[in-house]
Amino acid sequence: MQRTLSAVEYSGDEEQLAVFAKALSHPVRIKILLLLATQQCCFTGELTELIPMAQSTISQHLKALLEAGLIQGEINPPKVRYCINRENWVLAYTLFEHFFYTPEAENSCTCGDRELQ
Amino acid sequence: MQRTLSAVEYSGDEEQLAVFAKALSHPVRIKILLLLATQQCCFTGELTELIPMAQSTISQHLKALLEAGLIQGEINPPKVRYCINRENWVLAYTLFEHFFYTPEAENSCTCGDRELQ
DNA sequence: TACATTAATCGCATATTTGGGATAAACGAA
DNA sequence: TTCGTTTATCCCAAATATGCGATTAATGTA
Repeated sequence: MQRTLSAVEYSGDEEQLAVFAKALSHPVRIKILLLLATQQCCFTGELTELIPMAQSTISQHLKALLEAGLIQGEINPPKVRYCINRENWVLAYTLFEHFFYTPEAENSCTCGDRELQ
Repeated sequence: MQRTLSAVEYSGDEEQLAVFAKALSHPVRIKILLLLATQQCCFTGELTELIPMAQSTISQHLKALLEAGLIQGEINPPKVRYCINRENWVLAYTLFEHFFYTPEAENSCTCGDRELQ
């Protein structure tokens, strides 16, 4: 889309954080990640049995998570085992942590006395 | 959309996390939040001067952040001062932290030896 | 070779997001 | 009252996201 002449500049962290956040922006992807993260180890398309969604839909969400780098997969025909990509998991953790930690957080703000909307 | 007969069930945390993540899923919203979080305190539509986007677009993104609960605003006609909603900020921080912290994280995974894609 | 299993991809419909111009709303100031 | 300032809304266009059925691809097995 981007019809502006002067495009907005983003830092690498800003863009990377947005990518991770977008991957987490759908509850079913949150659920999938939680399953993968807490299951003994890897996981497979048994997700289809745990989540009442079409196989193609689950596959699509897995692809989104794969592209965001939050999971990785091992082809083991005809099955595929997915698991958390620990390296990027830690990266995401770090980015979110730094993002939410703001030194000025303690500065009380006079804003919001009259709540908007 | 959701044409499935048996809808997927999500926990409150899963849904709330997805809502926060969606709010963070666009780099310009990340940038706005960082500006609000690090600026001495509140902020206003000077965002329009800092970010080369149409005023209506900035306003839209602010609305999205407002609806997600990450910011709050104080009407001070004809200006509006926005600032971080600290309460929900902490809630989001907590949710992301718990999400990324997985006890099983240490379990090495044989997955990904043969990288997929 | 023919078949079964598993998962990705395609095609389609619908919904949501994104961006911006134009306009409206709210208010103080002249 | 009429303007000017600031911000939200409305409207439109284009891009993405979401969901699913059908199909394809890859491989082991009978």
